[in-house]
Amino acid sequence: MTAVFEPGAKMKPAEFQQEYGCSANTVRDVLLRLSKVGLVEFEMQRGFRVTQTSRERRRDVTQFRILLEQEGATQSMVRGGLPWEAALTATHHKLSHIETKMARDAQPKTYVGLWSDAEYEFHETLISACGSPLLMETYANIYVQFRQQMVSQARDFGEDYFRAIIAEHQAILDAALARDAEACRTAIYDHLKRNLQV
Amino acid sequence: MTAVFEPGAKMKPAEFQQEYGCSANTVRDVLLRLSKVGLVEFEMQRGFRVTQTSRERRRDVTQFRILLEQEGATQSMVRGGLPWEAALTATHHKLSHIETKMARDAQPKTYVGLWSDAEYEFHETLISACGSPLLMETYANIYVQFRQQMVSQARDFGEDYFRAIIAEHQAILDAALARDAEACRTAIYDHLKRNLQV
DNA sequence: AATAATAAAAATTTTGAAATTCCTTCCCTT
DNA sequence: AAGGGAAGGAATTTCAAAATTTTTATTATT
Repeated sequence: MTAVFEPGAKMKPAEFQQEYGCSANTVRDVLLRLSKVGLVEFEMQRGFRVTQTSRERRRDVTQFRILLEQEGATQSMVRGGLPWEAALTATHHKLSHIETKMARDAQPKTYVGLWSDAEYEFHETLISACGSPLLMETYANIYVQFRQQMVSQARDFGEDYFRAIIAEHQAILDAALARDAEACRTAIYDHLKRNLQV
Repeated sequence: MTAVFEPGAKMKPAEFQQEYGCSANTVRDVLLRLSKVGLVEFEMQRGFRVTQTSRERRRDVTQFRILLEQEGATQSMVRGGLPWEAALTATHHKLSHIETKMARDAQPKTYVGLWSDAEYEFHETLISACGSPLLMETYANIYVQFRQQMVSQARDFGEDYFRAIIAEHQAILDAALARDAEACRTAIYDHLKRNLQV
């Protein structure tokens, strides 16, 4: 997710045992678990590889994330009560605070880990009342893959970028609290569409 | 998927090494890979368990399968060409042949493995032109989980059941070939809705 | 020169046992 | 009797090495 390993890079357990201070078998164990999330791909008798990045895959991950988030948000708007609203406004507040800081700060890269966590928390909360553990688990995996695909994309994290992002998150929040399903679907799409052609 | 292990049952690698003629560690390796598909659940330091079945989970799996299949079919109708149509009619023909046989046969349980494969092939082909490897991979996992949830549900596999199933598959095929997205979504929903309340 | 076959090297998988962690039972204290 | 804590047993995880398979390099054949 933080691009310390190159997309497509071979992951040989034996090469990591010194770095991580454990046996090759333990590394293998961990890689099998990472392959569940989709950050790593496993092929029988051929070992592990960091999942490739490509235009097509970025598009696919984005499209799929839109599908899951739209569905999850729509269901949450139907089923979510006051606790959901409270959690959503809370996570949004936290997120927008960080984003505002980052828009003003000249060196926003320091906060990128913090921002990423807060961004996930907001989107996760948005779908948290959908009533489908399966959708939420899948969304969690896709979100991670989304970050993996996008982290290498050198984007201009300038003031304009964050201004846009802030407005988009606000639009999602407003639509969700207003229980306006169509507006929320549109807001989610508008938030992610920039990643469809990159 | 064939209910040889009870839902929720503890899977202790050491207990399988004799039965399968391999070491406990190899069993662990396999269980980790099964957990990716969702047939088995893994918890750190607590080992493996066959995924539980429940009313809620059956509903969740069904709902999620409907979402994926509707989306996949809709996209396939847009993008799929003659090869897709050909594959779809072929897999449907194969499936309906088996189902007709099973409707007439007094002992349909013998063919259940064959039928299950053909059923998957048909549904997989339906979404095969959607252009999203991610959706198709997720669908494959969900389909397996769906079967796992439903196999224990003693259903009346009588003539009426297969007559209904045959008509439902036909309806999906017709709508797909006619590129009628709304009709196809409805047909998919109608095909699976019986599993929403079971 | 291209293809196929062979041999060596490297990587993956499996093994059996040691180390660690978790769970149950029993005993003690309150 | 209830709760807490130690001891023992069972299960999980880790390890280092052996066995297997794949990949690469070399040689032979067409």
